Order: sequence, then C-alpha cells, then structure tokens
Amino acid sequence: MSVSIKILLNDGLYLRDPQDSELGRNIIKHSILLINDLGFERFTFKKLAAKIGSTEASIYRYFENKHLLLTYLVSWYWEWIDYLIKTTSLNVVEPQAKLRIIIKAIVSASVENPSITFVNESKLHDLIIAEGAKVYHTKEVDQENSKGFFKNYKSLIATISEVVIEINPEFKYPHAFASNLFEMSNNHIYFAKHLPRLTDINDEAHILEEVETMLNYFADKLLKG
Amino acid sequence: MSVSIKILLNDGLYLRDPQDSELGRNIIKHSILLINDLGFERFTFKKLAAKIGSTEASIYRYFENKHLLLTYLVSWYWEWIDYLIKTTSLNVVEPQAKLRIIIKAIVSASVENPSITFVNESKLHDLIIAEGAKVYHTKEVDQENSKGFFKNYKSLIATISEVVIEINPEFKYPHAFASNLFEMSNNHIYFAKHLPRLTDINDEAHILEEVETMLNYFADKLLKG
DNA sequence: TCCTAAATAATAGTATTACTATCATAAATA
DNA sequence: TATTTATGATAGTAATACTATTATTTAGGA
Repeated sequence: MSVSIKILLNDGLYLRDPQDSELGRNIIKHSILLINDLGFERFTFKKLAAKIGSTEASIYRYFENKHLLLTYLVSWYWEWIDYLIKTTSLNVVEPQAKLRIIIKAIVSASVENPSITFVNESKLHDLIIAEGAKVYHTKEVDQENSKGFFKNYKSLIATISEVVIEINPEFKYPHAFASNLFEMSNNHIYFAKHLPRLTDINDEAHILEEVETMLNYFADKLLKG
Repeated sequence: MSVSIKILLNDGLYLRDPQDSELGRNIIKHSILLINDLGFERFTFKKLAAKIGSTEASIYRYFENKHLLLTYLVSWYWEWIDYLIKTTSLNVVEPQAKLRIIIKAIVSASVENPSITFVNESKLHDLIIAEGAKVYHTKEVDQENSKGFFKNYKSLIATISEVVIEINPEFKYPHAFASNLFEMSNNHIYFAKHLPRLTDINDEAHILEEVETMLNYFADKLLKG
C-alpha cells in the first residue's frame, strides 16, 4: 500500500485521473515544461507524446483536448495556492499579517510541495503567468463554469476576501480586491519581463520582491479604514 | 479627392493597409463581429472570407495571420481610447476630474467615432474584454515588442500615468496603476458576466456603471496623499 | 502462478487549419 | 488605351486535432 497525497480536482477536467499512473504523472510533469517552452498555441499532444515516449492516442485517454489539460494545470495551481495560504496562515491571528502571507504566496509561489515530486511548482507558476488567463477566456466559459471547472479559483478568491473583510469590514469590493491581487501579480511579473513600460518594476533581478512590495503598498492604501 | 480620417497604426502589423480599400475595411469590420461570435480560437480567415464574399488568399494579402489581425484590432482600440481621453479631457484642468474621464472612457468605450463608420467601437470593446490579453501572451512577445507592436498600449499607459502623477506626485507606481486600471476594467466586466464570484459587481443590468464606480473608489483610496 | 482485465503502444485514417502558389479577370491609374 | 495593381478562383501542402483498430504489455485477483 502506498500513501500518496493527491490534489483533488474536478473530475470533469480529465477522462482518466492522471495522478493515478506513471503515464498520467508524466503527462502533468512534461506538459508544464513543454507548454512553458513552446507556448500554449504551439504545444500539441503529439509533441508531448514524443517527449515522454508515448503516443498521441494515449494522452487523449487522459484529457479530451489540450485546453482541458491547461485548465487542469491551472486548477492545480489555484488549489495549491489556496492550500498554501491556509496552512501558512493557520497560526497567524492578525489579518494584516495574513494578507502579507497571502501576497507572498501569490507572488512567489516558491514553496515546493515535497509530497508531489512530479510537479515543479515554480515552472507551474511561470505557466500561470504566461498562459493562465486563457483558461477562462473562451467561448465555452459559461458551459465550463456550470460544470465547476473554475471552482478552485473561486475558493481561492473566497479565502482571500475573508481576510480582506477581517481587515476592513467596510471595504466594498473584497472579491474584486482578491481577484485583482492575483491577476495583478501575474500581469506585473509578466510586464516586468516583457513589457516594462506597462509597470514600474524595473529591477529585472528582483522582480518577485518588487511585485510583492508593490502589492503590499496597494493593499495598505486600499484597505486602511 | 476624399478626406478621410485614418487611425495611424504600426505598419508592421499588416501587409497592405486595410483602411485604404473596401475589402480591407470589410476585413476590419467583419473580423470584429466574427471574432466576437466565434471566439478567437474558432475564428479563421476562411470563415471571414465566406462572410464578406471574398477568399482566404485575398485576406492573407492584408494580414500575415490571424494573430496579427487581432493585434491590429487591439492596437486600434488602444489608439482610439488614447485619442478619446486626450480630446475629452482637453479643457479639464483638475487632474482628479481628468482621471474620472479616463475611467469612464476605459469602462464604457461607448463613444463611437463618427468619422469611421466601418468600426463598431462597442463591439470592439467586447472583443478587447474577451480576447485582448491574448495579443501579448505569446512566445513572440519580445520579438513583436521590438517591432513596436505594443506602442499604442504604452502610449495609453503613459497618458494615464501622467494624470496619476499630477494627482499624487508621491505615488510610487503610476504605470502599474494605469495598466491595472485598464486590465481591471476588462476583467471585471468579463467576470460580472461569466464568473461573478470573482468580483463584487452583481447588478447584471448595470455592469459598466458599477465597474466605473468601483474603479473610482479604488483610485480615490490609492491616490489620496 | 496463472488468468483476465485494463492500460498502453503502434498504426492508420479523417476533417480542418494555416498557410502558399498560380493564373485569370476586373478595376484603377497613367 | 495600355498597363499596373488588386481581387477572385482554384489547387495544393504540411500540420493540427482528433478517432478507430488491433496488438502487446502490465497489474491485480483467484
């Protein structure tokens, strides 16, 4: 009997649970790397199969198409950040301190999950920054939403907005604040690297630290009573 | 001789200037409508050609590929909003009032350009909300950036950040504030329609007004000295 | 340990997409 | 009117996004 920790994701995202087999775990592991290398548009199941020494048809037994694979990976990330926030802020009482922990988790996403070796959390973070928004910017968004494909994002936002309300119960937009925190973090890490005129982060060597400082600055200004 | 106002965009975006011919203007007009209808992934030049009674090959004489066509349309929007902001805030002295005008322009984008009849600005706004971010989330971003394809976005952000600095010269992140204003507007209009748990906008009938109110609320809190 | 079911590999095939090329014709311009 | 130039009509190709079939390997249960 093997004790393994599983990330629980909506089972509509896959045809066969990729966490349960070597091939499935290889699909997760190498799709993160390959999408980062090629970009989502150029990424194909055929190329992924070649990389892991399998076949296109085998990958199709796990995921209906590459869009659902991306949704699976992004959901994994949402779930992981939510879990990370909950465990690292467990013993923290002050909501302001909790928010700082949340911001650090969102920006850095640097903590690796030691019990899941086939996911490189840092590379997954890179993938989210570059491709994450494509998951819900499709014509199928309402249909997929009704199947619960974005539940992990909603849970994460709910977790964050509870802390926001703790800090300032008068603040009118806790959910918008929370989702903006997440989107803004991803955007400005990306802008700093590729379109620096759209941000004020200019120290290429310390992008994550600077984005973290910026988000704390925004949060402090927005949430003070 | 015909006097016509042209939107000036980077000429690397197209092979032949679509504003100069009936077919070109039809490509612009109907691509906005068709991308909105199908979503960018399902949109093809073949389908567009069928819709305007032309051929795939003819459209390829104007745009190298559909990604550059999308970039052209998004650049058009950036340029139009920048122009709109500049003209409508021309006689306004107070920077706070200017920012309100900017926020209204970004959120509503409702003003139609009377001199350009082949672009439905409101539909173009819908396209930006759903597909806009795909323009720079590609592997080619650095190469395209060096060709100046995102100059219109940068100009728009520069215009806004100047006003931000006027309001509060101490504010540390004027560019990030400006780009976030733009991205946040698009995101929350989208969230309100498709993923309401990610925002606090709940009145489906008055999304634009509520997003405008929210952005003003954020701006006031962030920029007060 | 053998048996059986399930998973995977190997291979082939299809419709669509994303183009490129060629040639005829229509329209604009000199 | 001659001649560029733009467009249309048509054909063709490599890659993508799948589906189907059969053979082989692997894993778990009796």
